[in-house]
Amino acid sequence: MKKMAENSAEKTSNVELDWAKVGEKWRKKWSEGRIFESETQPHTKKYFLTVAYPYPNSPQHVGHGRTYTLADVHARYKRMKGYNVLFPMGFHYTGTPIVSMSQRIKTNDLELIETFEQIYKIPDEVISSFKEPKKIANFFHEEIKQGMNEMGYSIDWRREFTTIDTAYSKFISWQFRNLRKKGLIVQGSHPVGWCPQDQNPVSQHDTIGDIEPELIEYVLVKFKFEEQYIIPTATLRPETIFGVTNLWINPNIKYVIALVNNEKWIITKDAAKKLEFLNLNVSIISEIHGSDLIGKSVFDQLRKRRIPIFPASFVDPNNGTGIVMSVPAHSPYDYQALIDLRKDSVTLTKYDMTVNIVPITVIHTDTFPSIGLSPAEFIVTSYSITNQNDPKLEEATNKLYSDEFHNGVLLPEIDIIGNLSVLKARDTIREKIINQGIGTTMYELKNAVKCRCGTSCVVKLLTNQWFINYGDENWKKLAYELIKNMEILPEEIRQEFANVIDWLKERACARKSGLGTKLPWDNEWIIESLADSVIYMAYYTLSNYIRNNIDLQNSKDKVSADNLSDSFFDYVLLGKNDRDLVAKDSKISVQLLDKIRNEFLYFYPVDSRHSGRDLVPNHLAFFIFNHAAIFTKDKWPKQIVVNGSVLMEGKKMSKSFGNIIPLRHAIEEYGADPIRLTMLASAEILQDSDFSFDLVKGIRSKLFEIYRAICTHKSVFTIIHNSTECNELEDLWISSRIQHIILETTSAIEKFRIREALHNILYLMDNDLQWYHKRKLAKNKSIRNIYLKEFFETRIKLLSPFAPFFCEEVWEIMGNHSFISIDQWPEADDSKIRLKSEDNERLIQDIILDIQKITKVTKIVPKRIMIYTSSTIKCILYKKLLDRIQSQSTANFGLFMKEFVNDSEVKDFVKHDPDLVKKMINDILSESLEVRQRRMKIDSFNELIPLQDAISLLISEIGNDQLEVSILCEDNSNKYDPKQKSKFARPYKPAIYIE
RNA sequence: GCGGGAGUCGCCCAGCUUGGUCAACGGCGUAAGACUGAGGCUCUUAUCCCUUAGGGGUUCGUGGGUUCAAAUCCCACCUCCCGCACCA
Repeated sequence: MKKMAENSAEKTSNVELDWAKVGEKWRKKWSEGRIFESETQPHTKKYFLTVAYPYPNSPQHVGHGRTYTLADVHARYKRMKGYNVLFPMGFHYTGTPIVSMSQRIKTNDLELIETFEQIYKIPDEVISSFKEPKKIANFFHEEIKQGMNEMGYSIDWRREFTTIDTAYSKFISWQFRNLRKKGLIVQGSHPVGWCPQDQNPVSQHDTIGDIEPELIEYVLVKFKFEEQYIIPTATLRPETIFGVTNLWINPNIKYVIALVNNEKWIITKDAAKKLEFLNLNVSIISEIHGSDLIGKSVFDQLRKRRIPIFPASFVDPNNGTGIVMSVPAHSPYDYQALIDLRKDSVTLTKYDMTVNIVPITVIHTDTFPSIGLSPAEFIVTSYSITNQNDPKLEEATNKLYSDEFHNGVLLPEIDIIGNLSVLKARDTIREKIINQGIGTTMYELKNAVKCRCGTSCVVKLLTNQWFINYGDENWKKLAYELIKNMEILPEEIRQEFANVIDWLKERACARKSGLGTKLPWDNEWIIESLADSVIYMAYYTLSNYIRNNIDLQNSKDKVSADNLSDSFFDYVLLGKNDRDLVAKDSKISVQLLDKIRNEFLYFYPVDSRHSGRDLVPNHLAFFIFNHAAIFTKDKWPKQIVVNGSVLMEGKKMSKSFGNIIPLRHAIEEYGADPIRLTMLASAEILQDSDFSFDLVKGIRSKLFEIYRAICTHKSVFTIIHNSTECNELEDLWISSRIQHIILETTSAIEKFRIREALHNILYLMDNDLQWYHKRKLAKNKSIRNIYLKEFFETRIKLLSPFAPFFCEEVWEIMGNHSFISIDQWPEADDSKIRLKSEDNERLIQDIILDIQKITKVTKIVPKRIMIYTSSTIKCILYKKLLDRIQSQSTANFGLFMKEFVNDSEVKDFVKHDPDLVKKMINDILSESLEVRQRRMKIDSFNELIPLQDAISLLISEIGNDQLEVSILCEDNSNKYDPKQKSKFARPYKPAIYIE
């Protein structure tokens, strides 16, 4: 009678779930309970995991959430596994973008202001405060922190810091002095894209239209002009130098004569300026008009001969030196220009010239004829080009250049570089002419790039640039050793790490602007953001003991930032120096110093570092290198977990698509848990996951469904286990299933197969519950029992790292008064795993499916169903087959037959019905390895038992009250079997007769 | 150019390491039905083709090969994506 009443309650129950309220409620409780704060607990095993801290120049959007959520799930899982988990967070203020953003606010940049107003919904008065860089950082810092809390991240906030805190700067100074002592910091020069106005390097973020400045290196070939002058021409193809026939000069522009490193160069004014930025000593002496040079000749120093100067309007004063060397055999432009000039009698008369040029072929390629026409002539002809303004010239040039680059070989008769491939010849001749002083190099921007301030960018050769020398061979060896002993998840990405370590060379580590720590030995430089973020995980272990400028109260038991010195860090992080001296130096007690040192020793090394895939070639690689250099091997990180990025509704997130959704907006609208699950469930870890709000809604309603089920079955959770519980087939089965789910889900999480884990919890568990429900219902029994309780408790615990708010709430509804967040992770109970149970229920499911198939095809409305289980001999044969397949890992039918015709036990049967043997082999093969092993272990499986047990279910599933079901063994000689169906019975596949 | 990936049944995405569990998980979408005052949510069923006895046929970028057996292993080809530095 109890059952009836409860069943009706299910329908009418009207449950509600307010995601926002639930979020707020548990955030408060967690914070009051201080359950995510962790300290040294010598007798508990620790787990220290970190994620790359955020750069606070914008709010977090949905795409940022994936890595942090994954790390949080990891932290929560380990916590439930009994570890003392440390999951801290900091904020990376270092770098230039925030500074340049504030510049843009100062200059009233509308694009940026609109982004702030419309996408991020920031009030105007706040935006105007952004003229000060730190205000920007502070604002987004708080914004991001709020978002992290709203997402439910289980962070120990007491250890929070920013990278421009005094104490942090002291730590970074220590790091750098340390690296320098080890000889890993070097100085050198380096070309960069540069804004002459801002006096700063420019990168993609700093340019109008976000264009990445691309650098190219020209070779300048110096031609002598009238003894005292040099005319340098810029080329990307110095290997064609032996094919030069003339120079091109633009007659319509002015050139200058400039003293360049004590030589008198004739170049354009633009070129003179560019050379200055490349640190050449340039002073302009006078001007000279292009037309004044036409018709004269220069001396080719390499080949010791004179070549003429011809006019060409295509010569761009902005490009190179504004003077071009002409190689008509290999440049379609040069060739066509010569043709055109030859026809232009006006010009020829004007300068009193004749064009008497024969193109000189220097490179051979199979694509072009080796005799007769030069390659350029050939291609110009085959493209039917008629003049130098023909757009097809560009195409022809690309084709020729590309062919010659890949397949070209210098002709044997060419001096110095004969018979060399184009690539080799290029390097060889470059070296040669530079060494002889008849050539040099010049960097230039490949594309016209403008800084956000509006100024055209140039290439600047930075001198005295500081580098971290990741090219150091011994250091590389240590880095290899580190990753060799580190777990990398997923394993597929390991190769990529090895490659990166291999490629890395010197890397600039300081800039002249931006926020950050000054280079300790050279105050003009500020340590760059990818250099001050590589060992800070160690800093978390002591940051809560440092009294910072932001935290003046609560200063007991803390060390003042001002008193931090290298000796302090040497002692705490490396165990060097005398304890008493260091304590005295740092003006703290020995006890406090010990405490700090012990906390470092307790928590370090990092057990797991989480990051997005994009950080593999930079941050994560540097993280590895720097740990290898600074820390002893026992403090090297143990694991890296890398995840893919997030697409929004199938598209890359970008401002131009307008699909950047701030995380906090999404939480407000859908609740944190559905968003967390969506990020994690839509793809396995290394794939890009496709975030969509349809999916969020789907998952949210899935959670709600669970919630509703738990609310309606609330009374179940007060059941106390007692011996009167029923132990029917389906009870043993569901209990066994629960253990399996625990095992499988736990192992999936350990391997970071998060999608799979969620799949189990959210969907597969539902199937089990449904089946259990069906079975009980058919027997007219209630599912409200101890098994249902166990089922839901397990499910909620498994789900709790993923959907923490939801699970806390449900946990409470279940009548618990503790936090599920710090409860125990479910352990599978081996004694509850029952192999036969799984086969029982499988058999019942299969028989229903088979009957349904038959009725569907035959369109019979069954009145009577006969089910025949296999004869004993078939079961014996099945065992034998299973045994052979498992032990020999072959399924060759012929082989088995040969063996069985000599086996007295089964030979008669096998000879009589070989076809059935074949079918049985296929039956076995179509089972999973797991099932096969299970069946090997079961010694006698009586199919009659589960089938009898399920008669009520068969009747309700087939849906006919008048139905009569009989179950008989094939061996039974008195059975009713009018169509002789029983002989088709196979083990785990009974024969069926329907009428 | 160098390096790293990816192509699966409308879409997204599992499976490939260790060949048979695979007509191939799951979600979304679509269709029908149940529930509802009507919707939404939820539930059931279907979703490559054929089939009056639980079956058969053709599929996993393309073309070959190995094998009793290939989405999975080998070879070739086609297409697409990402990173290459002073930038977080």
